[in-house]
Amino acid sequence: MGIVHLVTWNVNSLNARLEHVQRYLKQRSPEVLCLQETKLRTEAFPQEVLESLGYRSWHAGGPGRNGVAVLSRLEGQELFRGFPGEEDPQAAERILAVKFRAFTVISVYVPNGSPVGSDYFLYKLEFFYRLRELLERHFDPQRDPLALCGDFNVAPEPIDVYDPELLEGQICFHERERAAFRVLLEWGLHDALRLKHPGRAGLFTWWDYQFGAFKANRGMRLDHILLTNPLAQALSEVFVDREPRSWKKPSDHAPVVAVFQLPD
DNA sequence: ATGACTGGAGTTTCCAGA
Repeated sequence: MGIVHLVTWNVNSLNARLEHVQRYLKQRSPEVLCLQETKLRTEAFPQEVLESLGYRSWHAGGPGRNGVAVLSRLEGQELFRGFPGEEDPQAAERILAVKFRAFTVISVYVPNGSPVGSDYFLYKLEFFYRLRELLERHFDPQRDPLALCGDFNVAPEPIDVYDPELLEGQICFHERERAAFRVLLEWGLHDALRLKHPGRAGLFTWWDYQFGAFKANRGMRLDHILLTNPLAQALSEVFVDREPRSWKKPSDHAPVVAVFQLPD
C-alpha cells in the first residue's frame, strides 16, 4: 500500500469551492479526501469533474445545507450513510462510510448545535453518543483500521481555542460538548493530531471570516482525524494545511492531513 | 481607510454558520 495521505476539509459549499478543491487535488494528490458541507443535492454533485482528476467519489447530500463526501484515487465501496436503521434525514446528510481495501473512512459533519441549551444543542450532544453506538456495532477498535474524519464542531481542549476563558461555555467549546467528544474517543479512537503534536497550542482548523481572525490566528480546532489502533500505529505525520485558507474566497476551514505508512 | 463575513434561498433580506 505504501504511503497514504488522508485529508478532511469542510469546504463550506462545494459549489462555491469547486475550483479550490480541484486546485487542492492537483497540487497535493491525496489518496483520500473527506469533504463536509458540500451543500449539494445528489444530482448536483460534480462527479465527472472529479473523475477527470482521477478521483472516485461518494456523496451523501440532500435538500439541506449539509452534505458529506469521500473522494479517492483508490477503489472502495459505500458501507452506510447516516445512522443505519434510524429515521433521521439530517444525519443521512452528515455521515458517510466508505470501505477501502486497507482501511475504512467515515466522513462526518456534526451539527453546530447553536444556541447552547437549545433542542438543537441536545441533538448535537446525542449525535456523539449515537456515533459511539454506531462504531460499537460495526467496528472493533483494536482490530479494524478505521478513520473517523470530519468537522466535529468541538474544540476538545483549552489549547484548541485562541482564548479559552473568553470562549468557555460558548458553542463548540462548552464542557458538555467536550465531554460528549471524550465519550466518543473512549470507545477506542486516537486524536491523530495530538498523537504527533501533544500539548502544542495554536493549531487551529477554523477561523471566523470576520475580524481578521485568520491573519491573527484567532481560531479553533474543530476538524479532526480520529483513528483506531491499527491506523494510529501506521501514522507518520499530521498537520493542518493552512494554505487553502489563504486563497481568494476561501472556506472558513482548513484541511487536516494525516500521512500513513501502510504495509504492502 | 472614518471599514471590513459568507453561502444559499429566494428575492433585495434573512438565516445559519461557529
